[in-house]
Amino acid sequence: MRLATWNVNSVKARLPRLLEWLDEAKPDVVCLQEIKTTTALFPAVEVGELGYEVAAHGEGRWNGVALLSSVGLEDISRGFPGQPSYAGEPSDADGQAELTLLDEPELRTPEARAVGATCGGVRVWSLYVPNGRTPESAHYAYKLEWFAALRAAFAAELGLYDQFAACGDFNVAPTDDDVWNPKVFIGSTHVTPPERQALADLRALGLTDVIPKPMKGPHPFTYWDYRAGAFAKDMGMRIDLVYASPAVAGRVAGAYVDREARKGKGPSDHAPVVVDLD
DNA sequence: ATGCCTTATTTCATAAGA
Repeated sequence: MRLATWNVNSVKARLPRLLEWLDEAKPDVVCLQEIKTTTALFPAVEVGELGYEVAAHGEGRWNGVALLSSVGLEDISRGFPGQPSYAGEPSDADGQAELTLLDEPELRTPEARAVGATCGGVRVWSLYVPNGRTPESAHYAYKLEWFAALRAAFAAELGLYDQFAACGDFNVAPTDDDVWNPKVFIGSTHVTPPERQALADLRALGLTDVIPKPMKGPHPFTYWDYRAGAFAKDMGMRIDLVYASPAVAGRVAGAYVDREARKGKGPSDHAPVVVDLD
């Protein structure tokens, strides 16, 4: 079984490249992030013509995740129990849009950042972890809260499923080796100890970080900024991860970052991570 | 060995990404 995860940065803008990539890489299960469209407007017909069933979970302009599977798609979960949500406040006089966590969870607006399903005997999740923006912002606190709730939800899931894989854009680089220059990221999100601890807390559930092989260079980066020729200079980060249960980790026959998908005209800023399971 | 930001929407400006 070939399992893949890819932050496509708009499934509409990326559709030609997505279809081309599916046809070429032939994954059985695909986790997509940042589909940036609604559940109803996901291009299920086009993807379906390639043999995939679709579980989309979208909200519109931002976020949105999806699962594609050619090996079955059952028991779909949109979001997870205890998932924190956000409610926005209007922009202030400086034009700074400021969002605050509301005390009353029922008043918060949910975000489409997680979809799970059972595909070919494996419980698979496509995740888009909040960015956090800056360590001082409410978005960062939200990110950590989101991770904590995810951990609790996964603890419950792991009691039900031996074959389990959580894949997606985790928006955290697990180690300094996972960013092109650690000095540049001092004081930034994605590398802070609490964020890395949140990943460690997930691994403490028994999950293994399936580290892919880079197709080129020493680092299996999965994201390169669009600006300043970052991809050409390999100024990247490894933030798209596959966290596998022992039963799935034991089946890993290979894993790689498909950096070819980051080249050429109109790419996403992320590359797919592909994992082959025996 | 690759191309110097991109996306969707509140569209000719803004918010967000990481």
